[in-house]
Amino acid sequence: MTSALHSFSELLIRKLESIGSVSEAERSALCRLQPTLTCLNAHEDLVREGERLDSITVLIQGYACRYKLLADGKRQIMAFHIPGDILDMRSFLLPRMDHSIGSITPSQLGVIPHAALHDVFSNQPGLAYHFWRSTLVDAAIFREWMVGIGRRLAFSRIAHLFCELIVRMQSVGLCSDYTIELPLRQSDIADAVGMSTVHVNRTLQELRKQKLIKFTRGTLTAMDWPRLCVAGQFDEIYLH
Amino acid sequence: MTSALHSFSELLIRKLESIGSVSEAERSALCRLQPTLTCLNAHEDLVREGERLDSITVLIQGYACRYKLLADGKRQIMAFHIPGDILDMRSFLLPRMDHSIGSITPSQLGVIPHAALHDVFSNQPGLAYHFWRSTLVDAAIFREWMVGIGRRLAFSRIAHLFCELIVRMQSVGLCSDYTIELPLRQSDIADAVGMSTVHVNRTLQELRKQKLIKFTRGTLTAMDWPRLCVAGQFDEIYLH
DNA sequence: CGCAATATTGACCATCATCAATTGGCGTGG
DNA sequence: CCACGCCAATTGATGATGGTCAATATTGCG
Repeated sequence: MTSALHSFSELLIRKLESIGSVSEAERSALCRLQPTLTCLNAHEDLVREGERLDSITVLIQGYACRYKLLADGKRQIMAFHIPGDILDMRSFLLPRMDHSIGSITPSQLGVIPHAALHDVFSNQPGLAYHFWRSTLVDAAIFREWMVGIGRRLAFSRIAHLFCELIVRMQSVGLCSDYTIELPLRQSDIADAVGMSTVHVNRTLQELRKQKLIKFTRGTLTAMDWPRLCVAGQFDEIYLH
Repeated sequence: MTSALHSFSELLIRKLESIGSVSEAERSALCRLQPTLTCLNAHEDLVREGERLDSITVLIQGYACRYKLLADGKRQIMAFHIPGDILDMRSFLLPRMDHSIGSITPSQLGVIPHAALHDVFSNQPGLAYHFWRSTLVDAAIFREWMVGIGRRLAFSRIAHLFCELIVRMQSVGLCSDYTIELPLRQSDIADAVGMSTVHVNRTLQELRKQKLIKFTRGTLTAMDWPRLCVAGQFDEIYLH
């Protein structure tokens, strides 16, 4: 419990610091936040479209995703989230969720009531800017996904997704040797890149055949990072 | 000039009010902002990917769009902007643009230096929340586009785009009788929905044949709004 | 009137979706 | 330890959606 609490503020600070410099006062204000810890099983929803929330959530451990369901049952995943990510900052300022958030793996979450956040922000107005900034980085990721879905071929799309996840996991220390835990089903990937599961399968085979990746049993390795980046037309500037 | 200045704060207030209630003090703080007015011809860039800015821009008149260019020359438009939209709030908190913004029609812009904005926010911290909120609505629009590009057929995608534009134009009083000025080329639409120009052309013909829209000479009319919404699977909740 | 940009059309083809069946991995209960 | 069942991955076959290329028509505009 204590170690989880420790990693909560540590993760959050690391996250905010990766996109702007956090002052000592801000840092200690963050440390005084007392999150409620929660767990989620794999494939459980944290929030559903249409709901109202009175707290924000930081992902401490595990993978989560944002998605929308269409009337015909199709799903579009719009983002994957990794430890340190703030999951529903939107709810702090807009009452009603316009999409759902669910876990992918068993996850641990830290929950902070809006009210507590308001307090921190009024004492440390600079902190609000940091959180705002993180929502802008999220938006940049959405835009980059749009480019991928709209204008890249299957091969490139999946390569790009893998590049993004590796870089983001690096930034929170969860990647070594271009290897990350990535327990996604092929259907999850399909819903993220806007393709069918079958075609994801074939494209993965092609990526493997070209010795760009290893991807089995929930572990992804970029075997040739430079060539993977080229294949995915990946340029990490957008990540901050 | 005066009338433009008038409409500047009026537009901005209307914009912010459409997503949250603006107090009297905030309103008058906004009115004291002195924007520099600028004009842009059609198809000119306001900012390019990689640039740094020291001011934000509000679109007063005309259409603009955000886009990225790929190495192979393909373009993905990620958003259209209409009068009242804040074009590059991102630059206020993140130094470097990760995409470009260009005009579509001849446009009029109001420019506010970051410094001035900082001042206003420190006097009226609530205003920062309003601007933040507007960036969150932008992100919601990105997400909805992703769903369209990833999971909807051509017909539905274009219908959805038209629905969105009509509703947004309504909210700033630029739509009557489901008719808006929309001087987009078919290739602009193609770059926005992730299709080829040829296929946009054929899909538009289909939309016309089904009596859902009229779209000629830069004017779009939804001839059967309910059916157009159904065709586009359009649910305007995400817009706020 | 004539040029340039945009829209339209036709023919052909690539990418990717769909459907259906099979295989493989893995945990559970007997 | 094996059989069963479930879920995910894989494969094959077929076809639809939408891309590409190239020619022609139309429109806007100086």
